[in-house]
Parts: sequence; structure tokens; C-alpha cells
Amino acid sequence: MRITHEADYAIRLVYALMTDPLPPVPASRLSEQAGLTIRFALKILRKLSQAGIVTAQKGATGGYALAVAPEELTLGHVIECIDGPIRLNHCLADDYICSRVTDKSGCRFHQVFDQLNAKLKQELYRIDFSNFQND
Amino acid sequence: MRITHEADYAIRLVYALMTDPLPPVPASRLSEQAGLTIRFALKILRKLSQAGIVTAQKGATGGYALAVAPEELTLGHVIECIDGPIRLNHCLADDYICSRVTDKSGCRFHQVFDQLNAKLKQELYRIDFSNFQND
DNA sequence: AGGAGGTGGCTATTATGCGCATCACACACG
DNA sequence: CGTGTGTGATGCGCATAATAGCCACCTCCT
Repeated sequence: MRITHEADYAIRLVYALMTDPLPPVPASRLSEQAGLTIRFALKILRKLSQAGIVTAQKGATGGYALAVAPEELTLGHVIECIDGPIRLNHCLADDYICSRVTDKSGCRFHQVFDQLNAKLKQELYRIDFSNFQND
Repeated sequence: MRITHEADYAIRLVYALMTDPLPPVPASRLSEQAGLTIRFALKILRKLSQAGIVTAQKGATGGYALAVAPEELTLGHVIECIDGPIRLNHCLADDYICSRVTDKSGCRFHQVFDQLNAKLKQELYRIDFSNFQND
């Protein structure tokens, strides 16, 4: 029922990236801002890069930059990029076979969790990073 | 971002308890209904018992019974009883000290997660077991 | 050449799922 | 009234997986 530390760090890294006046920002500066080791930051930034959320520039003057506008980027994007799909219950996974299933829409509990999950997801995808721009 | 298997099982156990026509129900029958081993079921039932959600009766004709009416018991009760407090982010814990804190209400991210968390909790405490009574 | 990120693997810690052994209790039956 | 049997209570322990974080080496750009 919790996002991982990694996802939390990812959010901080995106925030640090967004508020930095001089992109591209090297991982060292980002990790300092976000308060984690550079090694771990690199791992997280790689995931963000693969997901197309940030761009990475190698080389002497390289670093990271946001690939999408803050108002286009939501908490949901970042969290699912790091933690994988948001699922309140494991029974919401695609390949889960419920022993209590009665019809194709699954058991009543499944349906309830499915609805709740959709709501949570919707909320997370509603909160974009422009909300945090002036903090 | 997921409830544990244990909490999921707990929900199934409560459901089995609720739909059983002859309380008190021994753990053996409940575990069979809910599809888990009796040992694990006992551990979960103990937690439910300590939380006052079910009553346990020792002895030859003993077993478990619901201590509260189904319409008074919600998914939130059962989940928090097993998994502990619902927290979308670890920074919502009471003893967490945020490095980014700016005032007593915490950083902007904290505030957002706090609100989301409250919403989720509210939803989970809105869904009581009478919804599942006739399934 | 040197400073940047990319990749994969590695370790330590914690959470999770579940089992085992033993004790405590309540009823039933002799 | 005592003892046996079936029930739950308790605590220990372990196997597996997830998580958090680190390291070494490679690639790429300037």
C-alpha cells in the first residue's frame, strides 16, 4: 500500500531537474539536491530516461533534462515508470487467476479493488508537476 | 502500492465467516473456504481477534464468529488491522523527518500524498461487508 | 584524455508467506 | 470429578522475494 523509496526519490529528482536553472544537469548535482547517493540516482535516472521522461546527454558537458513539459508530467507517470503498474491488490494483475471467480468480470472483491484502483490511478495522473514549480 | 496477500486472505476469511451458516466456525473450515493453509489462517485470525473484529471460542465446539455486524465492518478495518496504517508514501509516517520540509505542514509532495492517502482511506472505510453478503 | 552517462551484477536488509512445536483452554464422556 | 480430545494462542524459525544501495567496467561525447 506504499510507493517505494525509489519512486519517491524519482519524484524528487524530477523536481530537482525542473527547478534547476541550467540544464543539462549532471547526476551529481541532482543527487545532491534530492538527497541520495549518485549511484542510486543514476539507476533511477536511467529508468526515467528509458521511459522518455528525461533525456540524457553524455559527454563532458552532459547531464539530464526534462523531456516533457512539467504540466504534461504527472505523479502517476513517474511512479508507474519506477514501480511498475499501480495495483492495490495482486489480483488485479493481468495473469492472475482467481479461485473465487464467478464470471468474466471476476469476484466481487476483485471488482471493488478494480474500481478503487482506477480511482487512485486517475488521481495520480491528475497531479502534474506544474503544481510544484514555485516551491 | 499493494495490499499484502495476508490482508487479501483476511478479507476472504471474513467473507467465509460471514457466509457460514453455523458459527462458531473452526479455523479448519474457514481455511478450506478461503483457500489457504490452516497455519496461516490461524495467524491471520489471531490478528483479527486481537483487533476485535472476530471472537474466538476455545474448546471442542469452538471456532470463530464475527464480532461486528457486516455493515459495520469495512475493507479499511480489515486491511489496517493486518497491514498496519494505510500510507501511500513512507513520508506519511508519524516519525518521519523530511529533509525537504519547509513548514509544519511538510513539503508540497507530502501534502499531496497526505490528501490522496486520506481519500483512499475514506474509500476503503466506505466499503462494508454487507456489499458482499449475497455473492 | 577526461568527464559524463550506460550496463550489469553484487550485497545487505527487510518484508512476506508459511511451517513447527508447544501451551492453554473448554467441553464431553466415562 | 478427572481425563481425553478437539479447539485456539503463542512464539520461534525459516525460505523466498522485494527493496535499497553500491561497485566495477564500459561507452560515448566534447
